[in-house]
This record gives sequence, structure tokens and C-alpha cells, in this order.
Amino acid sequence: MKAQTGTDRLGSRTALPVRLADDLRGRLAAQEWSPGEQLPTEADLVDSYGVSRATVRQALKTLEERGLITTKRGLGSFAADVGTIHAGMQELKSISATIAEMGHRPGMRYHHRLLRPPTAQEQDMFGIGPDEQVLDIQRKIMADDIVVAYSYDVLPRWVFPADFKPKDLTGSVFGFLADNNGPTPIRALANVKAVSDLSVAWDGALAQDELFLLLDQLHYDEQNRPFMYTRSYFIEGRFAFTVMRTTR
Amino acid sequence: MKAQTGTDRLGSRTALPVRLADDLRGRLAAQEWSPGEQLPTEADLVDSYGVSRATVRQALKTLEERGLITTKRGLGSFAADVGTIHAGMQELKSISATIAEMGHRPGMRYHHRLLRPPTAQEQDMFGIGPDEQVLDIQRKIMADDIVVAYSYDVLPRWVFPADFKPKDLTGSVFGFLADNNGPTPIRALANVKAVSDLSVAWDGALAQDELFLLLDQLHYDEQNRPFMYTRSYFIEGRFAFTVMRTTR
DNA sequence: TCTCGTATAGTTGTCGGACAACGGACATCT
DNA sequence: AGATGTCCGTTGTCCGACAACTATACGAGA
Repeated sequence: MKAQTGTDRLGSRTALPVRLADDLRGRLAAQEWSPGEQLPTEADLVDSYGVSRATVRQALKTLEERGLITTKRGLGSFAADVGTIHAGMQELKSISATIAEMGHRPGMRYHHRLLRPPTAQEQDMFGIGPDEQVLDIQRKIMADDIVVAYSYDVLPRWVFPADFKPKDLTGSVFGFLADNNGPTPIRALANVKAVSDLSVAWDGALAQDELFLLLDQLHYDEQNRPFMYTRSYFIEGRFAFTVMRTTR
Repeated sequence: MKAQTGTDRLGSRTALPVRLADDLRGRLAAQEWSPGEQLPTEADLVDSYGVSRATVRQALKTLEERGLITTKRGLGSFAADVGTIHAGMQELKSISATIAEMGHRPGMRYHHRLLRPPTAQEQDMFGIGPDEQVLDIQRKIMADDIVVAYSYDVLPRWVFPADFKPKDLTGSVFGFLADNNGPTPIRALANVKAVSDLSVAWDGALAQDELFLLLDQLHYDEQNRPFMYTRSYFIEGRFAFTVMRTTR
């Protein structure tokens, strides 16, 4: 009767509040409640989803932190007006997934990918020795065949299978790791900068005064190990970045 | 004995989990636990702070979403290694407060501030009529007397007291609103862009090829009303922006 | 009729206790 | 030595209860 065993009205086997939050997010995106309108009360959600109030409250909390709803004590929760649910810079997803969610066709073109010894900085960053190798990637990322970003990535050798060859990597890096028993990204610390550097593009396909939004980020896995460093140069104007800022 | 009535080990009258999270954040910043080290268990925190486990869990949850700790079922919560606690772009604070937290002395210099009729776009954005006025602000924001940003702000007239004169506004806008019964910012939706436009600086104090990180944001209050639109041009390199990106 | 305080119902915030699910450590068996 | 089972500590989820808060309705008094 309860959702303990698996599927009641929600998906399969991830954390219960996460599934509930995702479901509500979908209903919000579908405009089930117009902006400012009151959502079902916590008690109603408990009944309709068959989960405990603690679970409901945690799901509502994350939606509130993401700015999709506001909750007022003694009154209820209300839908915020964010017409298009913004993907949001703070959600950690692969660039390809983000492009797909925006309704475009993701693609990529590898400029090079090779195994090489790590620099001193990379040894320190990944906690590896000078004899362990790293995979060095340079690629273009495209949406509907239009270049939206140039990305420079570095990963330590251990994230890949023992018999890995650089040529095996074709599509999304995250996708490859998920399929090959690699680490799962849990979070990333990103530095955001504005840059204007002609040399980021190796194909000379850009205008003189091209601007980039640089996301300089280090990804961590479940064990809190840094396993991927990326510098992604997004061509200004071809990719929208939004951040929902909330007070704690 | 319990923290119900007010202060036990925490501050005064904000939400309990928020106070707890802030306290733990401080202890984390003070390196009370080294990276990877286990924090007290939820049961321990319940005892030491005199709050319920629900409160403890909610506080830990927000710390986890901010990337300060990681929690593993059956094991415990562990301090993440983020040497300097990054302010974070997703925390909604006034620029002045952020500068102060970074250990610098905030300052600002108003270029102009005047009441004027709203543009059509502003009427739509704030939901006001053409006869209501808006306050138009242009100012420089400084840290230790160094200019770090140029900011263009627009607020509808109703956020200010009836007898308000533009000259009354001297320091932080958020501070003024808090002191004068104005709306409290709850969240802001920010667009992040890289720009290179000489005309943003009215004092001609910038070099030719100056770069900016533009935060184009709309602030909302508790009633979900937009009440402040700001375009802040941060001079690249003088202000660090980080985003902790997490999977939901 | 209007104003003001009070009662009331509805909702979220916090509390306490309980059990299930999970991961590690250790003992046991083969 | 290696595999297997058991125990124990911790987090995940559930349940029920009460406090705190808000808006509304109502009634007393002017």
C-alpha cells in the first residue's frame, strides 16, 4: 500500500523526496497551477502520493530553494511565476543533456583526445603520481550543428576501464562513464568568468572580438574525489545561463 | 531546556534549521572538521543543539545542497574539502554584504538616482501604470576603494516610503529597504552574460578592452512580486563568482 | 453602520519516537 | 585464504501530536 516497496505513483529507485520533487516539477512545468495559485497542502500531498509528510516537506523544500514555489507558514505553498522553467546553472548536468532539454539536437566534434602525463598542478588536483596518466580532451560542442562551446577537459586515467583506448570515447563523457562503471558526478564547483581569447578556438572559425563565458569547473564523485576538470568556453549569446538565487 | 522559546545555542528569531545550518557553516569554515572527516551524527546534533531530528536533517540537507558536506546512508555526514567557503552566486545577498564577507570594505558612489516615468517594458515587468514612477539608479560599487562593478538599478515607487526623496538613499539599497519597511528580497532570477561595452562606465576610467560579467537580474519579494531590476556589470578579474552545481 | 477585538478553522513549523535500509566490521564456516 | 553470515551504527522514511501563524467570520460596542 505504501510506496516503500517501489512504485506507487512515482518512478523507480532513487530517493523518495527526489522523485516526488521531480514529479511536482513536471506538474509545475505543465502549468497545472497558474502563477501565485496555491498548491495542494502538505496533508493533501501525503494522501495523494502515499508518502510521509517528512518526504513531502523535503520535496517542497528543494522546490522552494530552486525558486519554483514559495511557502508561507500558516497559509500554504504557492506556485512562482517562472514561465519557462529555467534549466539553471546550478543543476549539474552534462552540456549535451542541457541542450537536449532545451529542445535542440546536441552534437560534438573531438579535436583531440590523448593520454599524457599529468602536470604538477593536475597531480595535485587529482591526487595522482607523475607516472599515472591523464586523458586530455579538446572538443567543440554543438546544438543543431551550430557551435556553442569549446571545451578543454582533463580526467585521470583511473576513471576509465583497464582496456580503454582514447578512440573509444565518442559521445558525451558523462554518458561514457555511466556506461562503463566510471565515477558518477555528484557535484561540481564552477568558477564563472568572462573572457575574450582568440586562441580558444582551434579552427579559426570565430570573429575577432568574440566573447566567451568561461565555466572553469572541477567535478567530484560520490566519494568526494575530484575526477574531472573542465574549462568550457561558451560563445556569448549562443547559450543562456540563469541562476536562481535564493536567501539560503 | 529546549530551544523552543528562543535561544539555546543559536541566534534569535529566524527559522530554526536556518540558524542551525548557519552555525554549522561557521564551524565548517573554522575547519573544525578537516576535509573528509565525519561530522557528529544526527543523533549527536539533536542532543547538543536541543532541536529535533527533523530540524537537524533539514539543516544538513541545505549544507549538502550547497556542497559543504556529503551524506552517506548508513555511514554519516562528512565535511567536503572546499578550503575557502565560497560565497556562491546562488546565495542571494547584497553586493555590499558579499564584499564585507570576503573581508573587504564595501563602498559605493551614486552617479545618479532620480524618479522618472516607467518604460513600457518596466510597466509590464513591475505591473504598474504609466503614471506611477520608478527610481532609476546608477552607481559604482567598490571594495577597498577599488571599483569592482557598475550597477544600473530600477525600482517601482511603491517600495519606498511616501515621503521618500531620492537623496535619502545613500548606502545599500537592500539595507535602506530593510530599515524603511520595504519589501524583503526572497529570490532573484539572474541571467549571466559576458559583455564588453565601453559605455557601461560613465567615468571613462576603464581601459579599452575591458570585460564584464553581467548579472541581469530581477528580484522578488515574499509575495512573489518583482520589485527590483538590476544590471550589474562586474569588472572581470575583480570579483570571483563561483557556483556549486549539484545533481538536484 | 462602522470599527475593533476575539474566536475559529486551516496550514505550516517543530517535536518525539519508531522501524526499515544500508554499509562496515567482525566472527564464522568452508 | 576466501566466502559467508551476523551484529551494530547511521541515515531514510514513516507516523502522530502539538505549537505557531494567517486569514476569515463573527459579535460587541460606539
